[in-house]
Amino acid sequence: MIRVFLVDDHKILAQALIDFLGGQEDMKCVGIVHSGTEALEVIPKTAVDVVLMDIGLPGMDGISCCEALLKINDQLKIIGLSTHLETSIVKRLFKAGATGYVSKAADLKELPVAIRKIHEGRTYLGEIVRQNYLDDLSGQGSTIKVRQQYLPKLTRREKEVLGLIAREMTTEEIGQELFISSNTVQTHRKNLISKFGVRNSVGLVLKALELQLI
Amino acid sequence: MIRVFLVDDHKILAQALIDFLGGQEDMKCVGIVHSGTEALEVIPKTAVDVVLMDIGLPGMDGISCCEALLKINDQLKIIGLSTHLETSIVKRLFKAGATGYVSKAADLKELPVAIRKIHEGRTYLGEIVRQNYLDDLSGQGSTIKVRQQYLPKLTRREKEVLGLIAREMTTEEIGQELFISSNTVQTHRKNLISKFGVRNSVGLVLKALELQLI
DNA sequence: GTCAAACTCACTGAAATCAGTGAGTAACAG
DNA sequence: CTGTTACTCACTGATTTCAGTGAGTTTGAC
Repeated sequence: MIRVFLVDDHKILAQALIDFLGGQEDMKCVGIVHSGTEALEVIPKTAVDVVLMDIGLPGMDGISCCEALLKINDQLKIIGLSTHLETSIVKRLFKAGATGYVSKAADLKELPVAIRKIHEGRTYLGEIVRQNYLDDLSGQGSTIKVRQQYLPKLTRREKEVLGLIAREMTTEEIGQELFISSNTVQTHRKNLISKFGVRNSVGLVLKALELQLI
Repeated sequence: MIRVFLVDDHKILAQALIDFLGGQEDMKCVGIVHSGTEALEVIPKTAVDVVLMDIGLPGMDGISCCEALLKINDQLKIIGLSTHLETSIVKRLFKAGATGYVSKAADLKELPVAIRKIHEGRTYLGEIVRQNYLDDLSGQGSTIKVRQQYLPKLTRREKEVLGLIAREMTTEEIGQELFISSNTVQTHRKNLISKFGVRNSVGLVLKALELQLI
């Protein structure tokens, strides 16, 4: 069950989204606020997987809010919503750490697809891909650099182990640090290597850097 | 457990740092003084791993203090703290023998990261990297020459091997790539580990990143 | 030509990693 | 209650890395 949180000042649309999400079997709306400041207050206290964030919020804008939220909890997945498609804004959005974007003009069916993809740690771009592609053709060089593009989900323990590996610690030392058997650390290491599709600890470190764990 | 010693005249900030460090499992604050002269008196008598040193101290400034401390005990690791980022000061700081720098404006989360890195004999620059980068862009030529100073010189072959290690290749594969025996690659790897003072290939990769070899 | 540095290679032995498999427990949602 | 996910642990065996030592060759500078 994916826990979705909504940040949108258009209360009517917001209500519609809640209803719509309620119709999806594998997700539910666990909360809603109507401004960025409220979001910063409520979301950190709530168990949330994915945040749907209107970019065109009054007061604090969605992008700043996005940054602030990720500073508090970098595990949060954020999808930006906006009325119109503007590549410059979307670029800023991704730079702020969001991993998905859906236009309000898009078909409502897109939304659950996007939410599921983001929740799996992937990204969702929707129409932007095409737009971006066109920009590239026109020589603008405005490719969107998406954070955590193909990086799989890691568990809490895996992240801890990964962080310690990246600090040049041996399996034995990590075990002592985390108060678990070195065998267990081995397992986590193996799973990490497998999840990332890398060949050894060196590859893991490079991934840790991508994930900004170190 | 990393033993941290604090030298800072801003008592409020100092107290905040103590509290914060107390929250870290692998480090503790073993002492604090509010001036350079006190530092020179107390630190040599105390078992300390890392010193957090405010550069803008009244009386004896942090940089002189840094030099003096290292003269007494060259095993000491020192991180400079300052309110504002001035490349000239940071340059002097590193010249005095400090191995890390953290801006007070930086996120508090940076600090434990810096402390751990320094404690492991590595260096920490934090925001300076970016600042340095910006300087480069503006063509000022005021780049900080930390790298050459604290990263040993590598031979052509060593750099090649390092680069390939950072691409997840095994010793055997590297040998094939460079048309040399794996034994030779072993030797290069060993020399690299020794030159950098790191513990394993993971450390090498981190150094390779510092050197911007990858 | 001499000297130093870099590059090359080999051997040993210990330590760590990598790969595969199996399996028990705890927490949690449906 | 049941199924899933995360976490835990163990055992085996192969491969790789790490550490120390020694030594021959090439290259380039003085």
